[in-house]
Amino acid sequence: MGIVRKTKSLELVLNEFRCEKTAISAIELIKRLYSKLNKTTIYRILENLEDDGVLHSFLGQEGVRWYAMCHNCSKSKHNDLHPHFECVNCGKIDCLNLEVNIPNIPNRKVSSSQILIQGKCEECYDLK
Amino acid sequence: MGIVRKTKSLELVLNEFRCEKTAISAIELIKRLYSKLNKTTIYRILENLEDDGVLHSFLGQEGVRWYAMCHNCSKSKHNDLHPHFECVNCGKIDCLNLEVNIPNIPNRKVSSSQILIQGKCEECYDLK
DNA sequence: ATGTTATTGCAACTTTGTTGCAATAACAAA
DNA sequence: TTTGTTATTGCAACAAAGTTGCAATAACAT
Ligand SMILES: [Zn+2]
Ligand SMILES: [Zn+2]
Ligand SMILES: [Zn+2]
Ligand SMILES: [Zn+2]
Repeated sequence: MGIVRKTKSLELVLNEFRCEKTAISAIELIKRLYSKLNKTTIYRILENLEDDGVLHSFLGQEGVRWYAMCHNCSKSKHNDLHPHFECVNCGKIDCLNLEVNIPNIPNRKVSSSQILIQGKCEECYDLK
Repeated sequence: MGIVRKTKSLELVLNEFRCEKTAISAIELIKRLYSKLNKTTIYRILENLEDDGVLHSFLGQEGVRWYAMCHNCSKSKHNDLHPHFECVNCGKIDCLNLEVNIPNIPNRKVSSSQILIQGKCEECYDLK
């Protein structure tokens, strides 16, 4: 349905994304805002922000949903076809600004794709 | 832990995969074998078969786990790094025998990746 | 200041999957 | 074939992530 009113709850959720360059899982948001917001509210705000093209979401390795800021998206079109990178060391997930080429497949019509890459992130790469 | 004993339950689960070229979700298996096997048993057999390199698993779009037969895997090494294709029309998922090149990413070490492609499958491609 | 309705919190529920434990079934050895 | 060991199973209860219905509250247009 999208966001209609500017509420305190909305600001609290948006603030978490403003302070953060990486993606945030719904679960993590619920933990962080535990004392201030009900989890139902959080799920609903996330859904609305995604509808509006402010956030995009995807599944991490464990099957829980993560959210990250969109860059060139709007209510009508989402352009978030980039891959995501999950660090096996620290658990952070971030958006990768790169194109992965999906080859044509005979007799099939590809409409979208999700790519989740695992490995060590920039911060964890150097450590030991 | 892997499979140790050849049981009736094991045969029932394996049979589902023998009759099927595509992947099967755990949920679908539980429905199909409802009258014969407890869901706990099914989850445990799937886990053992995956340990043994007989099946491999991955998450579908909705976040539920799917299983498919392995081809060149064993207890010690899994080679199932191929992408999976989920039909937006009929819901089937199958393994794609093709390589998708993940480019190198500066300052990160890539260890694995999951690719889920959506579109219309071979059967649904022709229909209207 | 008031009225409309979007938003919120709460409790209850759903779905997918896991755990502990006692009963049962495989199967190796006698 | 019988017996003993232990892997496997079913059941019930639990757990985590997310959803739904509904009444109370808060935004905000007038
Ligand atoms: Zn890291
Ligand atoms: Zn992203
Ligand atoms: Zn199809
Ligand atoms: Zn596969």
